[in-house]
Amino acid sequence: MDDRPYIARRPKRADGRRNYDAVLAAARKAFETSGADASLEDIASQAGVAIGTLYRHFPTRASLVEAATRDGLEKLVAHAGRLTGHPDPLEALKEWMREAVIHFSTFRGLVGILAQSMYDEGTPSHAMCAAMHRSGAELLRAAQAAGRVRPDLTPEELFDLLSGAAWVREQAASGRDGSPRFLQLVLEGIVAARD
Amino acid sequence: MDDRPYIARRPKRADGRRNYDAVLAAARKAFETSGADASLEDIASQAGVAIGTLYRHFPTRASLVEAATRDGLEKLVAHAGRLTGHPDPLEALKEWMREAVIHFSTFRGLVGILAQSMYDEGTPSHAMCAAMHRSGAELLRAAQAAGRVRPDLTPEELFDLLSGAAWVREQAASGRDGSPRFLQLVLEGIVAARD
DNA sequence: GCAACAAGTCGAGGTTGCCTCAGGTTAATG
DNA sequence: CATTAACCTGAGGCAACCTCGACTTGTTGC
Repeated sequence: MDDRPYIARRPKRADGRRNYDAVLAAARKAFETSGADASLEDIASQAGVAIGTLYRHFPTRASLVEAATRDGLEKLVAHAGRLTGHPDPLEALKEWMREAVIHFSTFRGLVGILAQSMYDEGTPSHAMCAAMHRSGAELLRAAQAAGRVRPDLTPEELFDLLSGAAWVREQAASGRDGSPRFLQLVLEGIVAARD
Repeated sequence: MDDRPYIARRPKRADGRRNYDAVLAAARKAFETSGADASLEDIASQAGVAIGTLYRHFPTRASLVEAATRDGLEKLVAHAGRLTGHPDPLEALKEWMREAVIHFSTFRGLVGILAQSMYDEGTPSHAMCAAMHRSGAELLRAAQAAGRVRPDLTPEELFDLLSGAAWVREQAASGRDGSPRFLQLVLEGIVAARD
């Protein structure tokens, strides 16, 4: 047992916390500019810390990515919470989806990791992904209950569409970002046919 | 000038051709199982060839990927040629899109490379991508001319949707493959509204 | 046949990034 | 202020990338 994924935790000791924070900040910056496969040694040295220290706090790349994206995804889940019970459930779903695409493509390579984590429990990001899944499914269900979205669309399919859009956004790094239009096309495609 | 991308060519000498073919075969197998970032040294040794020989024929990873996928994409373009003038242009477009998704996701990492090559001329795969772009655009135009596909859809957007589907298929490696349903949703989303 | 040469082959080695671990340091605690 | 668990460090083994100079061989023209 206990093959649970390692989830990074902010240390209790002052020096540990300092370094943990420094590494996390450096990692965010590096991921932003170099993608999820940024050099960990660069991150460590940017943080002014030896490589062993980075590995102490974040024993795997996945755990570092998870820690670096935790806040953003928590925000996304919270946003979904605020949107439940919205008077226009389709508009709520749309708004959340737009938000989700942005968070999923925070840096190059993230969508792939999240898509993986969605259905793989042995992954640091799995818990957060599962929470997002619940949030999204709830908003979808509401929009469907109101007859605004085709009833045969499953949450899994919704996340595939979302991931596709995020992936397109990722690729956009330099040049045209097709994701807004992608999402628009998808959204117009999944609304329930007017009777 | 002459910063044109290097395109691998089958050598004239017998020994060169033998090794070129062996490397290519090993590369196809390796990409299939390990994705586009398979180890080049493994490929070389699988092919029974020194690493330097691999680099002689394929000086960059991109050139090897291009050579390994050239046939498949040529077939795709040819298929489009056969489909032009099809009596049902929407059905033709659909069939080609299904085919395209499969070719784009021949191995993990390929879609990303192709999406990159689509608009970056300094890339070995650019020529082939441009050809595909023309093929797809032609089929799209025909379907639109027949009033079967929403007229505001551009070829670039079509390729974004296609790439998204292929990416979803790539991720499917082990487990559910959401791409057929993805494509179905997209297709139902882009057909022109019946009047 | 065979000389000459362009084309091809080889693999050691420099470089970078990953990750581990043994040994030294230090913040918290009572 | 002694104790100790938590923390820090960086050398080093490993794998993959890619280059380059020395060597070998297929091809061509005579």
